[in-house]
Amino acid sequence: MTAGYDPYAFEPFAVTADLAVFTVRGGALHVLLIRRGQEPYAGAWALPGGFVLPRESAETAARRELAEETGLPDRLVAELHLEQLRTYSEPDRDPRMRVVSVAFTALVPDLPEPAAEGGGDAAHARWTALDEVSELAFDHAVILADAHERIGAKLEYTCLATGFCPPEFTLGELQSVYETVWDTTLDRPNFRRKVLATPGFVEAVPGAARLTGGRGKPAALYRPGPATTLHPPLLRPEGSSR
Amino acid sequence: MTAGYDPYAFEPFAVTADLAVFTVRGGALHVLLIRRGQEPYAGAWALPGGFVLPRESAETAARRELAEETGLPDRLVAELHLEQLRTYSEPDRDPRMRVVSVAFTALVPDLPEPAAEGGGDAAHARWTALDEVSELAFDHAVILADAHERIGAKLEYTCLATGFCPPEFTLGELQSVYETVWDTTLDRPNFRRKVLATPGFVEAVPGAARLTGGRGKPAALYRPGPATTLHPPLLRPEGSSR
DNA sequence: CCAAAAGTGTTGTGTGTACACCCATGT
DNA sequence: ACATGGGTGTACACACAACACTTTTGG
Repeated sequence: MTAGYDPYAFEPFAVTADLAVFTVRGGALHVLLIRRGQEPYAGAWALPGGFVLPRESAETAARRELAEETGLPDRLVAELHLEQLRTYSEPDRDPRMRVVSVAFTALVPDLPEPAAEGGGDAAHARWTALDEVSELAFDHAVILADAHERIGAKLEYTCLATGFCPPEFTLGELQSVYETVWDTTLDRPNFRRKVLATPGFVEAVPGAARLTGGRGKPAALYRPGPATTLHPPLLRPEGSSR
Repeated sequence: MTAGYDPYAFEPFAVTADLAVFTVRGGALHVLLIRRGQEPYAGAWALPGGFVLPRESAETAARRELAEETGLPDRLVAELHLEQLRTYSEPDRDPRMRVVSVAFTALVPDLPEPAAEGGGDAAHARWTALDEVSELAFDHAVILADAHERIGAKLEYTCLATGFCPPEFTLGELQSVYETVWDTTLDRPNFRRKVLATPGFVEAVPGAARLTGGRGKPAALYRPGPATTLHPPLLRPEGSSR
């Protein structure tokens, strides 16, 4: 570091934490967006996020902003696995001042009450299908694209996919998570074997079963297991898009 | 973002860019460290890096600091592939003030003149074998550990390994890069086939050959190819550590 | 002639894929 | 009965690991 740097010598930097929170609803990947109330970009959609406070880490700030701006349940926000995506630091990202943004991604299950109409900013939060996202404020479209690519890659070699599922889920539900994120189809028998062959990926819930599509054989239920990485990885088919 | 935020209302944040630059020398992985001249941690070793200036992106700052603090050739620094590792934002990382650090990693070939004795800070830069690194300033030991893990993983599915090699290299040299970073041994015939079977990973230099260990058959030379990712990946052996 | 390093060939084991088939449930 | 989704079995192709073998150089 350079000698004699004076923290007040330059225009100060602000640091924000922004989040790309994904869920799977009805076979389509959705992202959580909020409608901006103030300038700049008033009325535009943006990723949830906000300024990191003086005594916070970026991750702590991300959790706080997520709870404040969206109606997500406290417990979910507290236990959520946040993955740091990358930091965006181009000088003119924000027209007001110099803002460096640390971006995070998270996966949540499809919630019965989408982004519940809580108090404050929460009313402006909404799940939006990825292909219905149009203009976003700032460089959030770039962040969102990076996040989408990252989670697609992460599904290949981590157990994150269970994060999209409710606490107990069927293998069919888990498979549809992969198919939705990757926009492809997978062979059911082979998917099943691969998942079950990976120790600690999922654990059977003894004796439990649930009907899924109304018809058909009731499916066995599974819980997320202790494993976090996938050996061997679950590779997505190469050229195939559905 | 919260309403009515005043950029000057809080103690300002500073943003730094720090680098973990690796090379392979004599069968051991080395990292570029600089000796700190000022407090805090005066006299301690640290990763090269420094403050991001008001009109710079973090990556631009990383390149500038690398050129300033080390004797690395300008051309190398300009063309170097910088990979953003992650951002470290815990409130008390730096005892002086609130500093958020964007960390980068880079791989460079073994240089004839290690960290050349240029002017200014460059004299304090040195390559250090990873297992001889003791205490580092700030949380740089954590950053270094994260960076080491990251490059190990990156070698599996990207073509970055050629970044450790001179412009023209033998397959034996490339293999020793993998063996050094992973601290393992690989089967030469199989390594060879895998590398050559991946389109665009390396290109043969027609007719060229070079002696390596003094004895033995001269090895054919290769250049880095246009590919950036490895399909299929080059997986490191599981439990094996040499 | 031997040691050392590059390069080629071969073979068995395992993994992934494709697809046929059976099971249980609602209409 | 039949459609729908869950679950099992199997055969083929291919990839990879292991290791034997040839080639070319220096001492």
